[in-house]
Amino acid sequence: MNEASGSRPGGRSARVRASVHRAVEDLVAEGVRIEDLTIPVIAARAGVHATTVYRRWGSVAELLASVAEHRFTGDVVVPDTGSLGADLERWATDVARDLADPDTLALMRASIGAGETASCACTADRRTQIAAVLERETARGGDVPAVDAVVDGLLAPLYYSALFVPAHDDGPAPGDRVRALVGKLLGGDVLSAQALTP
Amino acid sequence: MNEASGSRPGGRSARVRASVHRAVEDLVAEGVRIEDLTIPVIAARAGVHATTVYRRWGSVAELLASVAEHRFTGDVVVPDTGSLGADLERWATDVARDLADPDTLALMRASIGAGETASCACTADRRTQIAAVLERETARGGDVPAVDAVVDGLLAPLYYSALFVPAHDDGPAPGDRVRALVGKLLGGDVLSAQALTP
DNA sequence: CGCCTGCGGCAAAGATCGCTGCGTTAGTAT
DNA sequence: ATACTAACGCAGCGATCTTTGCCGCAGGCG
Repeated sequence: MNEASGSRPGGRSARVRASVHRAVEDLVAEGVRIEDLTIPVIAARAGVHATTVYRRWGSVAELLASVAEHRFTGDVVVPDTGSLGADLERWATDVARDLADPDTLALMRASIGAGETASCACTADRRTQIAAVLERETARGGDVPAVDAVVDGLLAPLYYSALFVPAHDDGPAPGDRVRALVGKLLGGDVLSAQALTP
Repeated sequence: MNEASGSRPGGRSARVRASVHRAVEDLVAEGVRIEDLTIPVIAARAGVHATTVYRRWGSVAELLASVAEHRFTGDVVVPDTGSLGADLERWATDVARDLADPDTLALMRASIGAGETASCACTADRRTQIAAVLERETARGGDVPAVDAVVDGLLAPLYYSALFVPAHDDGPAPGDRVRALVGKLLGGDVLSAQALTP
């Protein structure tokens, strides 16, 4: 969002931030456990002095929140296929593909383990993406379910599967699963979906 | 599951294990942050020497996984109210109440952060509980949705909310939310729900 | 009843972490 | 171009964690 935030967004600060973020992603991707993911380790990998990391982020939890926020925002382009169903299907497919990446999943696990702030950073942008899709359909003149209904019907199952279902493939192929979820979400009359979360 | 595992399950070992587990639950319940939840602290609270904890569990992550495993299995009695809707509603309410507990949530966060194995341990028992509820309804002669459909429609939204929605109260009251989810799950014709996850 | 072994208690050493004061570098403004 | 200052590097300190070797107790077994 505001990569250039701070009172001095000049080259070096941005470089350091990028370097540290990259280091965190790499270390998590390499399977370093949360308790071993310490600031000196991160700083060493980033080629930055540990003091800098302590001063800028303070703790591993905040750093993970920062990384998660940047990792999980703005990387999905909201599609515009012309129909709500197709838009949702495409968007959910992108989300599912993202969650299928082991590195992404590892980062999310770490963020969830780091606390509520970092955890919420993983999904904050998803809601705005959903809202954008729904708003587009509204502009077309169609009825849309509530954002929370889409979260319950699409996002929650995808995240749940990613986190709690063992890696071995279960049931439907990824594409079929998304299709089925969207169909179920939109199949029920839209009114009840709207009334679900007042 | 096997509380008395190990080559010498005699009184003292079991006592120590129970004491340490209890200490972890208490500390987490008191709001001690994960990063402050260190082995010496746990050992002191449990009235056990830190060396013992290091030797038996090795790390905080493994200890938390162990606690979570015992915490998330077998503590929910599957209800039998006479109708599928009421059974599911009651069961889901129990689950939601459990997830609303800060200690339980903290334990789950830690387990998720610990990796896939510990993570799956949090929900493994839920599936069997759902299966039991559905089987009971089948014995009554009613049509039931697939277990995966119930997971998607009930369990996933509840877990998602617990993990990714900030603590501040959102939308509906806990009871209403569960009721709405169950209604939506059973409201759509059961056939489509069954076809969702073949 | 007495031996035996696994397991916990204990203390000390070693390692690591997180923090603080100060000098230096590199953006930024005039 | 020069001065200013925010941000980084550096070194060292104190505290805490983690490990290790040894001893003693208690629970199982003949």
